[in-house]
This record gives sequence, structure tokens and C-alpha cells, in this order.
Amino acid sequence: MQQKNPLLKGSLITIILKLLSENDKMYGYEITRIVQELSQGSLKLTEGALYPSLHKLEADGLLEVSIENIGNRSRKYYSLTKKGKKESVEKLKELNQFFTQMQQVLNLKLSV
Amino acid sequence: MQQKNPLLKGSLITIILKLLSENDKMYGYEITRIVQELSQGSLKLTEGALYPSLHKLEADGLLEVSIENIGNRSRKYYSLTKKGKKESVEKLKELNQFFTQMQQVLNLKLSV
DNA sequence: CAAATATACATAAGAATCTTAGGTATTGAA
DNA sequence: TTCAATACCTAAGATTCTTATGTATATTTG
Repeated sequence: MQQKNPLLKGSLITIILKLLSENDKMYGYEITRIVQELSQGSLKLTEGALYPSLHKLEADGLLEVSIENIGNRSRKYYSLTKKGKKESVEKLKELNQFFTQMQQVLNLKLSV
Repeated sequence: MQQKNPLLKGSLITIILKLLSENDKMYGYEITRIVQELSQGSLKLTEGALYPSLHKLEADGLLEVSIENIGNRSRKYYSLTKKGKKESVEKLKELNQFFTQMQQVLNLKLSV
């Protein structure tokens, strides 16, 4: 079955960590907006994917939460812990390597 | 739980189609070898992932099979159907777009 | 002002894709 | 003759995502 929206292909965690390494704190809804904006609408980060991932990263000690109230509405701001900063660098390195490897596999003409 | 081996991240189908678009016919075991070789051993295409994917592509009419016997051992050679050739181009385009989008999201410095 | 859209969080079912762990059998090398 | 390589295969379970909900507040628009 074909998927209609482009996949994140296992890169969601890396995206979150990277964005948070460039911004002191961000909240979930904000992250979905920024990803859509930066990809000109082609990457749809669904909330059903994002929120569970944020909770997992928090449970793993990579993110910490602070709640802010805007009027009657509340935001959960996430920021990187020390461990999260380390992991952010690690994950970005891995993803870069993956892209490099994929390009090697996909671009090279094979002689039969 | 961390994964030890790099993921294929949903790109396996694309890899198969691309390799077959450059080689008239290939068999499963051969594909696992070539992917390892081209990625200098960093991408491990497990057989548990590959064979079911080949069967799916065949069932979807993108690949066709011809069996060759080498002594007492038999190989199942796969090659692209017409539909498979079309899809191969399509999938490669998609993956390239994905890489481009990811780079936009991951490289850009955000101003807060 | 009412209705629709945007903001902001969340979960749960199911699909898709992969790893891990087996299994069978032949061939070649040590 | 035993081990590694070749060559196929499947099944259980994990992970990651989509799709579909649900709740509630705030803002825009007709």
C-alpha cells in the first residue's frame, strides 16, 4: 500500500533533537509548524507521531519539560538535557552517515 | 532501545528497484552482497528484510522471476517489469526529495 | 454573534518495515 | 570433516509511523 505523505523514515527523533539544539526550548505544536515551514509543506509531522516521541525522549532523560500558561491555555516547553545534547550530536552524525551511504548505494553505476 | 545496525529507514524498496534498473537481473543473495560492498559494510541488508520485500514487489507486478540452476543449487533471478521500471524512477525521485527536505530541516539555523 | 479555523495537548488501533532468530540445503575451503 | 560461504525461506516481535479520535481554548470570518 502506497503512503500518501512522505515518511520521516525513522528520522523524527533526530529532527526533534536537532531543532532543540538550535532553540533553547520549543513546544510540540511549534515543532510541527516549523518542520512544515522548513520543508515548504512537504514534510507533515503528525501529532500522533510527535507527542509519543517527545514523551519517550523525556522518559529517556534526553528532554526536560517546563509548563507555561498563556492565558487559559498551557504549553509544554521541551529543552535538551546534558544527555540530550550529547545524543543530538550523535544522532546527527548517524543520519549524515546514513545519507552518505545511501548515496553511495544509489548513485553508483554498476558494471555487470 | 537503540538499534545496533544502521536502519534502511524505509528505503529498501527503492534500493532494490534502483539496483535492478542498472542490472538486467539479480538474485537475492547477490543484492545483499552488493549493498554491503557499495556501503563499505555499513549497510547490512538482512535476508529477513530482503526476501519478503522481493516477494511483495513480485506480487505487485514490479518484478518478474526466472529461476536458474547452478549445479544442484538454484537462483531466483529478479528483473524489472515495465511497471517496475516506471516505479523505479518514481521511487528514486521521492527519495531524493526526502533527502533534500531533510537537509533543509536539519541544516538551517533558526533565528529565535 | 455563530461557526469555522487555529492553537495545544493527548491516546489508541492498526499498518508498515525492520531485526532477530530460526530453518533447509548445497558447495568449497581448511 | 567440519566450518564458512552460498542460496533460499519464514515467523515472532519491536519500532515507527498513519489515521482517527478526543478535549479544550482562542481567534478569525461570514
